[in-house]
Amino acid sequence: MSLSTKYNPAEVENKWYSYWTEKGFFHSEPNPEKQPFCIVIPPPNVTGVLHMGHMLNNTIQDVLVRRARMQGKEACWVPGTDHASIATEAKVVAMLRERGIRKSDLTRDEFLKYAWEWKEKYGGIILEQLKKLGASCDWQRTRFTMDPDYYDAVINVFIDLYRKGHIYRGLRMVNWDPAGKTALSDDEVIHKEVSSKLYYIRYPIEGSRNDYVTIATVRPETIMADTAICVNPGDERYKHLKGKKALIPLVNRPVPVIEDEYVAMDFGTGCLKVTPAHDMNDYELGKKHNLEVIDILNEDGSLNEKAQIFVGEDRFIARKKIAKELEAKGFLLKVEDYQTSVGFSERTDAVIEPRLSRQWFLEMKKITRPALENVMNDEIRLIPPKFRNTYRHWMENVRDWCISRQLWWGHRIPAWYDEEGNHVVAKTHEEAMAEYRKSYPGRKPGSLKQDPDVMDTWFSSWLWPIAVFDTSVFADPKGNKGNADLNYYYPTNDLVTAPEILFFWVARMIIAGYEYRGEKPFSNVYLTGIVRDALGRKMSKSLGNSPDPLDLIAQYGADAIRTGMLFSAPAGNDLLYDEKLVEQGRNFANKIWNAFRLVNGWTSEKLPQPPENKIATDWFRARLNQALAEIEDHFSRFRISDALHSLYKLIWDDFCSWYLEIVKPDFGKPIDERTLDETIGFFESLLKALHPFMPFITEELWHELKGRKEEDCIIVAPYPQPEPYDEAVLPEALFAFEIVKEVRNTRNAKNLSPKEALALQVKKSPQMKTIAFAPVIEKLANLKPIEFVGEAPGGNATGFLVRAAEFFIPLEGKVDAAKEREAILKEIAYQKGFLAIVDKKLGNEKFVSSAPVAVVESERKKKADAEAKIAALEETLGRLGR
RNA sequence: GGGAGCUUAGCUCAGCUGGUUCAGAGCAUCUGCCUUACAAGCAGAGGGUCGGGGGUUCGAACCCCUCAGCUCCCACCA
Repeated sequence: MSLSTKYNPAEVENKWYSYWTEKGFFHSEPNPEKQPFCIVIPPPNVTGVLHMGHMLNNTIQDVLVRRARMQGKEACWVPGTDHASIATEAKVVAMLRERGIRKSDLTRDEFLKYAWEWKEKYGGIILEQLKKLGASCDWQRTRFTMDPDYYDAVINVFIDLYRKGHIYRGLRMVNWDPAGKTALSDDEVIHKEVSSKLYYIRYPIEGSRNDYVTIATVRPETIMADTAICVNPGDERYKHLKGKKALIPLVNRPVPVIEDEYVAMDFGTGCLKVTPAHDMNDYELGKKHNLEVIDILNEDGSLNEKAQIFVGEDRFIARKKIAKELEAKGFLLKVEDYQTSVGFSERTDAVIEPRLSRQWFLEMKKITRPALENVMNDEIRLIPPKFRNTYRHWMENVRDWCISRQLWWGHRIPAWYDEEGNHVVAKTHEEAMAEYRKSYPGRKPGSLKQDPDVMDTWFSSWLWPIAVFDTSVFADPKGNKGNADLNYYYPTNDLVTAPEILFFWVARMIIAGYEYRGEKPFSNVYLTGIVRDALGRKMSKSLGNSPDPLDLIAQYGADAIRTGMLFSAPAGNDLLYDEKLVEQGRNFANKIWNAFRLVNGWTSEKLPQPPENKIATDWFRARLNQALAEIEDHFSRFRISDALHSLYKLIWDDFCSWYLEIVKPDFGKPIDERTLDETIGFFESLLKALHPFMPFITEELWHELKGRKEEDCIIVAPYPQPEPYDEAVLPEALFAFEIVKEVRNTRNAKNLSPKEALALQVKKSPQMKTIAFAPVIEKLANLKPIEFVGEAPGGNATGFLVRAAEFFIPLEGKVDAAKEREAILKEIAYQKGFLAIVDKKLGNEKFVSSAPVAVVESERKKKADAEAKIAALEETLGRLGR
């Protein structure tokens, strides 16, 4: 059978993926005989589709899981999806709008029915896509954060934390998203620098004819909500205003002039309008000075009747109109361009409105301590460690977490209200009634109504590493010891995710882990970078710079994408994606494929093993083990990209370019049995080491190479362990390869045919009496047997130096003596310069006395070598000469 | 405003405790090859005063100071 010169991934990939699934290789059950290795997937949004970031992230997870599986661990990669409340709800709302249905026309139940329909239809597409990538997830364990038992777990956690006194309901300034019409947590607000205007507005002083104060604001539309003017108590300019009142322009309402250190005298006019309802700081200031709170905005960001003017107008339109009117009436002194930071909703991109509202909060400070300590003491490792500082900073300054969202899609808050707004927290209406009677004895509950809001998405996903195994533990956190799965797999091993959600998710999982298990949820957190395009721009739909991963897989093969992404993806560093990387991955697969074709074509006979093959096998065995140890080391430090590089070079350079070229028999000739066996053994070790990175081609070749039975799969073959090896052979090989390169170089330079066998002479010396790799060198460089000579030949030879050894290639009639002289003179000059530097070092008393002996020794050796080289070169020059 | 990090070959990046892994890798470039595994390839080559300046040291890409540029995170200055 003649095999194509190109590897064709498409059929191979589908074949093996279904086979692996059928055979249940991905499925894991607790096995006390084996060490568990577990990764929980960062659950993608249930409505999501695979993008390049997922590709990177999941490739890394798969590499770790496959490697652990081969190492004989009970490897379990738990997949699943997140209900992603606001993101999914937004999509459902948009879908309904397209069908001409408004959310506001639906009841909660009707809406949720649509939402579930949508979820069933589109949810989990992303998981199917992951299969194309080769992800070896335990699909039987697929979870969803709104699975019924998971849903209950979230509710139970809310109730538990409430009972512990960590959750409270409060009237607070929250980040209000006027587009989503919901509160957001601080973390969901993205601050961006925007250019805006600073308006200088005059407020007349009550009871005076011409006196006024000027304030500077970026939000003139909120002046109707002002309840004070504030100046710094130390500000001489405004001393005379003490105790007076200022009149708000347009509405003419008097507000007091107050004093507070908070006001910076050097900013703007040193005079601040205080708007407690629409500014976080002003709210605090208002509380301190007992100011009235006037909220002039509706939940959608339009002005309400308390504004008195421009009622019903959107806040930004109102801003323009008010500015115009202020100007028309002479209140607007000037307008300046101004750079300021404005908060935007992470999900809807609307400008956040600080808004006073009643929300549920989790008091973070009470439960974060173990989460901080155990990252700082490396019980949980962050990789790369630079994120520890960021993490600490966040933890130390953590603020209460607003966990309620004014949405329908999600876990509904288990709080119940009577008609006066008194609340109890309980799972069901019945329990709520009982609770109510206890909490409010003697009161009639009337009909208790459940809070319409749901919880923040992260309030469910922070339970992920526990809840994917056992959701019952939250119902009874103290008494429930957890099921067998949880006890076996938890704490999980590695978590692979993006730094963007370090606080959203990772930190909170750690908090929940300690709160509910008294133990970390995972030991290592590997933080990937962001996938950017070749120009360094973030990949985004709007830029259209993100390739479709599935197209790429179809075009290049999953193995190619996986390696392509990992070639340039050190932990924590952004990955500049370039299709060239994927091409490189594809070429690598092709290279391996062709190496297989070569070896596959050999026929073996019981022949004596030629010396070069003996040398080659001994060398490659050592080299392989050296590389395996190196790879082991890379993995232990999560240097996955480096591990791949090591393998890439081992396979391409050492195995293909050197080893196979040495043992390759002449065309049509058989190879000795022993060498072939060893070669296949090496090939298999390489395939196994490579399998975590390139699962498909390795599985295919694993079967082809020895005609293995289908069920004998590489996916569960033992991962190759580095063994002790003969270190001495490695420098020998490098020495030999250098000689080969020099000869090839000479051929290139002198235009000599590779087919013509050349003679090579070595100058004999006490250090240079034999060359162990001689048969190898002769074969690779196409040489006649290497000769040892007493002295350099005359002018009809060209030469080169490798380390301190001198080599000559006699070339009757093909040597330009003048050019040779020139080259040698150049080399002598270089060596002399080098010698001078070494001499200077060695002549330095302080160096000799304070540097370690080994370093001084090595300098002495350099000196001796250089001197020997110079002597040899000068001798050659002499012979070449006149 | 606070914090973290980065600057090494044309590009993307390694370079651990200061000293033979010390100036590296991959890609790109150049030269020669359709050599019967592979042109998605083979063989070779060129390319960097390690951002600038100063210091510590016998010795600095690595430690310290300083300047310049870039990136990210956090933060309520109107």
